Amino acid sequence: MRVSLKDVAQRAGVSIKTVSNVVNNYQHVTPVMRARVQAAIDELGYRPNLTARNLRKGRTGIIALAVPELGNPYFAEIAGAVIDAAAEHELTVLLDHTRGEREQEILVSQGFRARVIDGLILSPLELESGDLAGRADDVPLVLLGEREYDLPYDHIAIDNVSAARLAVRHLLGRGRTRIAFLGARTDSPNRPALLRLQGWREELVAAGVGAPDELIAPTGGWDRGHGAQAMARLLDSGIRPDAVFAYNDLVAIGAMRVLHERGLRVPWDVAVVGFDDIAESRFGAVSLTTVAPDKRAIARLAVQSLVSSLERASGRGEGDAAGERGSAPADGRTFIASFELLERESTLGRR
Amino acid sequence: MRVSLKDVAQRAGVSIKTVSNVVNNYQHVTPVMRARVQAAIDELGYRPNLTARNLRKGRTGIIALAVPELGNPYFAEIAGAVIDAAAEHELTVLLDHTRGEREQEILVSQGFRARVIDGLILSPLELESGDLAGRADDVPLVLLGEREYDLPYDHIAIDNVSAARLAVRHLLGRGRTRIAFLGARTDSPNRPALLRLQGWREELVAAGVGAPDELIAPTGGWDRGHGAQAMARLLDSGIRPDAVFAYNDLVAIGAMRVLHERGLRVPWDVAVVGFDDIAESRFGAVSLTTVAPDKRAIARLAVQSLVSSLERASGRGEGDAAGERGSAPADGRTFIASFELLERESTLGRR
DNA sequence: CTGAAAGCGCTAACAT
DNA sequence: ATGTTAGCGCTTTCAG
Repeated sequence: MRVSLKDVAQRAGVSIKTVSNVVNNYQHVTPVMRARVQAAIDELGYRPNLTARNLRKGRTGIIALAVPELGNPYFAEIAGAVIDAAAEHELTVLLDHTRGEREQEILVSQGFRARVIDGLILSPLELESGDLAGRADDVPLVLLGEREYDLPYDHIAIDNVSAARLAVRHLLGRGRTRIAFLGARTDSPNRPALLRLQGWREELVAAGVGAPDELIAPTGGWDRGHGAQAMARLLDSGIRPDAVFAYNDLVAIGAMRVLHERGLRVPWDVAVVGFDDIAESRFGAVSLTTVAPDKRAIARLAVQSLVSSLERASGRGEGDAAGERGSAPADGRTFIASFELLERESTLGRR
Repeated sequence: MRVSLKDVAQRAGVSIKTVSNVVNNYQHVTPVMRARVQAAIDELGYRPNLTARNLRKGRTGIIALAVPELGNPYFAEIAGAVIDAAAEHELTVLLDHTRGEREQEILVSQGFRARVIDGLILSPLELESGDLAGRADDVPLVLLGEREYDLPYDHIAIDNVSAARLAVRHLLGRGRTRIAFLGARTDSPNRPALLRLQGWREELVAAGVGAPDELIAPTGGWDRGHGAQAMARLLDSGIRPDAVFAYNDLVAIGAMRVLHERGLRVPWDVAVVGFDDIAESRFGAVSLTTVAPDKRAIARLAVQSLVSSLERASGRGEGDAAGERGSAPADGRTFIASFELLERESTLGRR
């Protein structure tokens, strides 16, 4: 924060511009000049002040990612992937978490937490459609998860219904017919929960085995504890499923723990399928079959969406000066990432 | 990025300074004036440009945290705690990960990845003492983990030797005598690995049961896979421990998986203790006894250390202007966070 | 209590 | 190919 361009210029006996040229690797600088300036830079230990550069360029090179909870491995893994994807565009990532609280999500979406950013990736859990309408912030926003907001924001999603149907079909194929769904939450605007439940229902109905409400176990959240609780409640009420499809891996893991405690063997007595493919799922006493969304693709798409919004913004700027550009695509695009079913021990055939 | 102080000032028919005063909640502003300015702010949807403010103040309100890998729940949990601790000081956190690669760690420590930051918290894995010596960056740096660098940087640690001894003592107390150590890595400068091994050895020797080298299982890393591999190798070579103390929970979990595969029952045949207390450890088929470092304290101490460095820096600045301040404490302090042993199923007494 | 003006460090026209 | 100059939007003396 001490030595500036001016100091270097003075030291090297050249103008500020020349130093700037060297720093920015401009083409037209005499090798001699470059060497002289470089020497001054090294001697003085000059480091460009990024804040000043940002102010001038109107860009910071920082994007923010807000997830519900970093303690949730799925989001931690997504965060890691976003950091990598951002690095490829020379962007760094400011991380925030919302605890899945709607108020925090609104705050973040309005930019109250981090305001020095070029763009924002938000993974909402409780955010309602209206919450984004009043958004006054002009930084590009990308939503992670199902499109639920009829607003001009890009969002990255997977086809939750199909994914859930695939999971259930897999269980049906293993001869299971009483397949419980763990992790329903009707009181929440969380779309994935609704869609996975819908997929579960559709597939069961299509197979003609019926989807009784008693097999739907609501949870107060989607952590291991919630899964355990829901599984226990289900069993306590006398329901005896021969398979469980859980909202996510954490819920599935909690459920497996309870099944184990109750002496029900996975997969023999009860088969289990999760969702997310977190690393943890591969290493339990019984490895977990799961629907694996392509997390790296999700991250890549999210960052790319932001980058393209940024380019469009500056493109528009230039366009204004240089004549109509015209065809900048409107926001509100949907990108769908792929998924696959990873079959593991928790759904092996019966002995 | 559009409407600025000037616009608001113009709109409200006041000077720029007055608007600034309102924005910054200055004391001496007439309520009438304040209301008028506030109205203009609202109408225009003014939002202060943080970059400009930062340039002026020489602070960005951003600190960076670099951990080896967010996919590792320990670091993900630490990251979450750091974000919370930082928020209490109105700081946001830029996150980076190094993959535990020394080169990346050096890069980060030099500020090559994120340069718009007020401070940096680095959790090094492979960094060597010398790597920090050439650090030209002037942003405050705090190291997470054992002090291994005789350099003027604060660092936050726990007493790894004592913690390891506590774990081993617990196993000895459960009547175990052939206690393997999983996760030794002599080729790495990673201090915790060395210190935990040392603690293991000290406690065993003190108890008079001996610490034969054959019970020390090196690993190529500290993930679940490494733990599984090491456990398998140990068993394959005919060693039959009655307990395992693992470098961390992930290694322990990998080991438990292999024990399970081999038909060895935890804790009956082999007791297991991990380190870190990641959430995952509580929900396996067999919950894991573990040494739990106070992660929130670690995060809090790290952020506080940074904050105090920042205050000292600006204090010095003021001191220069207002006369000698003198007694700013030197850097290079050590903060020790506490830990506790959480006894769970993996070390229950034998039947 | 409010206004005017300087300048944080840098980049981008525009000149030369 | 290099130098000059004008701000980016804000805070901060210093006057009034």
